[in-house]
Amino acid sequence: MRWAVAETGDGGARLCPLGSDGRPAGPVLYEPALADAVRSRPEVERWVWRSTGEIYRRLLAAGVRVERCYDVEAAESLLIGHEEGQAGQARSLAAAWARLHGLPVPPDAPARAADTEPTLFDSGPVPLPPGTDELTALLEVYAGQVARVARTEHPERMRLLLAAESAGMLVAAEMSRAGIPWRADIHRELLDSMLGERVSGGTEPRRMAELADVVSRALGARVRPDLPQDIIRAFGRAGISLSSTRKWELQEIDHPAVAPLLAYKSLYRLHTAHGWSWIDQWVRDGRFRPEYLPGGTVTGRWTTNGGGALQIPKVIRTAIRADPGWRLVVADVDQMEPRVLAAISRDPGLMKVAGRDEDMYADLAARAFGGDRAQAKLAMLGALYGQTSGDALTHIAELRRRYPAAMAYVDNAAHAGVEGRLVRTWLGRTCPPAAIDHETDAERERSGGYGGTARARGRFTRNFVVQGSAADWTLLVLAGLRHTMHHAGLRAELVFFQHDEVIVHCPEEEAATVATAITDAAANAGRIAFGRTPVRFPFTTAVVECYGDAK
DNA sequence: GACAGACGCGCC
DNA sequence: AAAGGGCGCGTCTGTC
Repeated sequence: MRWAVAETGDGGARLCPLGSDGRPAGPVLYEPALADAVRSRPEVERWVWRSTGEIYRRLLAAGVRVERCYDVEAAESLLIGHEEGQAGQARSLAAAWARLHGLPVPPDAPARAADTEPTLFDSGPVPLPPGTDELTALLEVYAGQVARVARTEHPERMRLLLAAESAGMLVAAEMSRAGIPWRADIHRELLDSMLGERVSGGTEPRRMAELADVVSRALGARVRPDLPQDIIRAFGRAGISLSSTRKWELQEIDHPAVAPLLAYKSLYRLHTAHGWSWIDQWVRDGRFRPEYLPGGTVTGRWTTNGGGALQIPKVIRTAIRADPGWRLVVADVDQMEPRVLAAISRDPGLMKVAGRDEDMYADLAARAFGGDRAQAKLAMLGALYGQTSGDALTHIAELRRRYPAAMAYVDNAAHAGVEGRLVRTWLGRTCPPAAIDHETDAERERSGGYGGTARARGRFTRNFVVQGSAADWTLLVLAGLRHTMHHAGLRAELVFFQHDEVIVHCPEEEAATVATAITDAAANAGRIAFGRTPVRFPFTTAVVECYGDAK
C-alpha cells in the first residue's frame, strides 16, 4: 500500500493512505513526530512525498530507513519534460499545484550551495498559496500525475522511470549521509610530495613557484603560467602563434617552455581543485560527503553539488581508504554505452557481441578492425558522439555496414535533433528543446544544409538516447543493489556512484557477497529495463583497501 | 563589489 | 589521431 506524507513544519506530519487510482483511500491523520509516523508503519510499501532530499534527510537522521518512495517533484520534472510543449516549466509542488488550478505558476527556487547549512534566509521549498496545506496539494498533484503517466507513450516504462528516479533519490540521500571514507592525512602527504610545502605567506606552493621560474626563463620574460593571455603573448614573441593554451595545442609545439608549463598546469589544477583548502572545506570525521543530485543532468546522469565529487583526480584516489577491517568493493560496468545501444536498438549483430562478458571492443576489433582494439573503441565512441572528421570516420562506416540497426538508431536520433524534434531515452526521459535557433531557411539554403547549431543539436540528441538510456539502467542497478544489500542484512554501504561505477564500503567478510549482489543487480536491471535481451552487463570488480589500487 | 561568460581541465 | 557527447568548478576578465 502507498501512503502520502507531508511535513507540517512543527516536526510533525500529515499522512493518508492511497488507493490504486492515486486518490486518498482513508482519513488524513496528524502525527506529532514525522519519524515515528513513518517508523510505526512498516507495512507501507511506498511513501509518496514532495521531495526526498529534505524529508528523507530528517528521517535518516532519526534512524528511519524507507524501502521505497515516490518523489512528486522529481516525477513532475520528468512528466513536464515528456509532455509536448511543457518543457521548461517549473517543477516544484507549488508550481504543479498552480498549473492544476490555472493559477500563476511560481518559478523554481535557485539551488543552495551544498556546504552551507539551511538558514533563515534560504527560501526553502517554493511556498504554496496561504491557506493551502502541503498534504492537500500533494494529494491533488499526485493523483494528477498518476493520470498523466497513463497518457504517456509507454506508461509502464514511465512508471518504471519515476520509481527508478525516486529510488535514486533514496540512494543519493543515504550515500551523502554515509560519505566516502577519506584519509585527510594521506591526502595532505600527497599534496606535500607533489606540490612541495606551502611557503608561509607565499601565494603558491614551492614546486609551482619553481616551475613558474623555469617557464619564465625559457620564454625570456616573467610570465604567470596561469594567465592564458600572458602565455600566448610570450610564445608570440618567440615566433610561435597559439590560439589557446590548451594542453593538446601546447603539446604540438617544440619549445623548452612547454614541458614545465604543462607540469605547472597540472599542479595548478590539483592545488586549486583538490588542494589543502578543499580538505578543510570538505573532509569531516574521515568522510567526504558530497550532495548528490540524481537527474542533475539532462540525460539523467547525476551531478554533485560541491566538492567536485564526480571529478576526483586519479592521483587523489589513494586517499580513499576503507576503515580498518573493511574493504572497498569498486565495480565499474564494462563498455556500458555500446551494450546499452545493443539493448535499445536490438541490432542482431551487436546484441551477439554484447551478449558475451568478454571485452566488447576487443571482440568488435577481431570481427571488423583487424584486431585493433583502440580503433574499434574510437569508432564506437565516434558513432555515439557524432564525430564528423578524422581517421575514425572510415571505421565508423565499417560499423554502419556491420551493425546497421544500431547505427540507424543513433542516426535517427541525430536526424530528429537536426530537424528540431525531441528524443527520449528507453524509459522515457525526454531531452530538453533546443534554444531558439535564428538560422533562417534562406541561410540554410545558402550554406548548403543545416548549419552549425543544428548539427550540434544532432550530436546532442544522438548521444542523448544512449547516455540517457544507460542512466535509466544504472538507476535500476542502484535500486536493486540497495535492496539486496539491505535484505541480506549486510553492514555494507554504498558510498560512491559515478556514471558507470559504484563503490561499496563493507566489512571484509561481506566483500564477496557484495560483488555477487552487484553482478545480480546488473542482470536484473537489464531484464527490467529492456525486457528479454541477450545483452549482458558485466562489471570489473576489485576488492581493495585503497581506491587508488582499484585500477 | 557583484555578476556573467569564457577558459581550461578534471571526471565519465 | 583529432578535437564528437555529458558535467562541476576555480580563475580570469569584462561589464555594470
